[in-house]
Amino acid sequence: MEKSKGSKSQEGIVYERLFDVIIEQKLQPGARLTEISLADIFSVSRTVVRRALLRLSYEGVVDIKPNIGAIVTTTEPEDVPQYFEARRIVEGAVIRKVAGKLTTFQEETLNAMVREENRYFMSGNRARGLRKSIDFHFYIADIANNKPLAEMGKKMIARTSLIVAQYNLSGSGGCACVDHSALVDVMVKGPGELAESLMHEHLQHIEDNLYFGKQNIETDLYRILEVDRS
Amino acid sequence: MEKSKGSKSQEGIVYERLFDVIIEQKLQPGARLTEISLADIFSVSRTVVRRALLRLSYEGVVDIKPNIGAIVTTTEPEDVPQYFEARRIVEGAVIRKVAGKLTTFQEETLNAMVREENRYFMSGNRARGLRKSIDFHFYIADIANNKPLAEMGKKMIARTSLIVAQYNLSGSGGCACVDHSALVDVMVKGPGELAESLMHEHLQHIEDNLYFGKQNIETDLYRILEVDRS
DNA sequence: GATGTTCAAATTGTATACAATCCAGTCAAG
DNA sequence: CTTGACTGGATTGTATACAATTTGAACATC
Repeated sequence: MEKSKGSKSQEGIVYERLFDVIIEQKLQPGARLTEISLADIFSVSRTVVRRALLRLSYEGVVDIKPNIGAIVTTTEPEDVPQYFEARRIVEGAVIRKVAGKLTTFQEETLNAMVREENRYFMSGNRARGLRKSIDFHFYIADIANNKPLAEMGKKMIARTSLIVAQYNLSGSGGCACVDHSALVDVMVKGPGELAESLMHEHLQHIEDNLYFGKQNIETDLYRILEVDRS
Repeated sequence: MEKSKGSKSQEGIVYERLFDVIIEQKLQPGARLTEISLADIFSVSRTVVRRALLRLSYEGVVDIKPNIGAIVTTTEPEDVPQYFEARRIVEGAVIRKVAGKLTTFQEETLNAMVREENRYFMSGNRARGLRKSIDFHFYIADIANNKPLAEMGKKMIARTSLIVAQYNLSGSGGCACVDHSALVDVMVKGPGELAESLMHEHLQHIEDNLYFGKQNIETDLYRILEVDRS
């Protein structure tokens, strides 16, 4: 989850690129990730790809089955509530901790993020909007000033985003911008308890909007990964 | 953290053995874990050892520095509060969730664990007592019926236990058995809020008993790992 | 004596060869 | 037509060789 760290290493490049692509829903849950293809695409050895996949599997966004291979994590409908509950607990604690204690810089940063997210969605760039929406939550986790808590938060944010990718067909990607705006407000003013309950509502809202129908998953691994990061 | 899974694989064996040894404080924080030595001891290739170490590093009990190697995780004194805070949040949520909902089987299991733990400490078997004390907390995490939450809980339990190993010289290993007994009581009777605050107190008590002095760390890797598991 | 430099040993990082396993398509039997 | 076994191709699992890096000690220099 520590994106900045190890960015230069080969493994880090593969990891980040895959993480982004998955988070931006360019690779749907269930998409197969074969080691050779990835080694080919990134021009590294299987060893490096393997480590990157392993790391992604610890983050929960990739599922590795022995002798079968790696796929983007899929979630059974009956397991969905667990992940949202866990996220509510962690992210609720996070926002309760930071509410009323924002620096002006942090406040402005958050507002800028909301605006940027909004702009992307308005202009139809769903992938980027999604990314910003997740970064918004990531940023909140970071300012809680508790490394393990932030790590857990990011992990659950990523995991539930993956669930949204699998079960939410509407374009919003789960997060309503107006919600984010309100979250910033209450984070600035406090109190923590109110911020927490608003976050709970926000996440509950996302969960309630999931649609558990069937949908086809398809992927052109080479095409998706070879294009530059716009 | 899923000990049952992958127990048969070579990697699983190395992982579990190392995890146990670290948790039972037979390997102090800071102890070096060189790949070749471990490959030698377990009669597997470096590849397998590497994966096991990688997994342990994701769990937070081992720290891998690039081009340097792996050591049992050490924690700076100023970072200690973070980990305990994170553990209180997660384990508090866990116990609040299970309080008042125990099956009689679970209740009896927990009571048996407390007795067993007590017996080990009384008979002077500190390592086993420690193990049971941690297993007690692990078990609570499991019955919360939320996989990601249990995983986070176990991770923080292991991590703080490592901190205790580093900074607590008293024999208790941090957990007082009487505390555990009281925890079972409140888990049986509820309500969740009371159970949570008791857990908070319990963990606060452990944290308050840490001693941040200096102490020498030493290890005989071969000796510690080659002896059978009593 | 303190400090800086060089070099060798040890250790980790990476790539690749080979073994083990799984999967899909073929074909034959019922 | 369905079912079952079999085989070839593809993919992952493991071991190992070699490259890159770090560390520590010996030595020279100030």
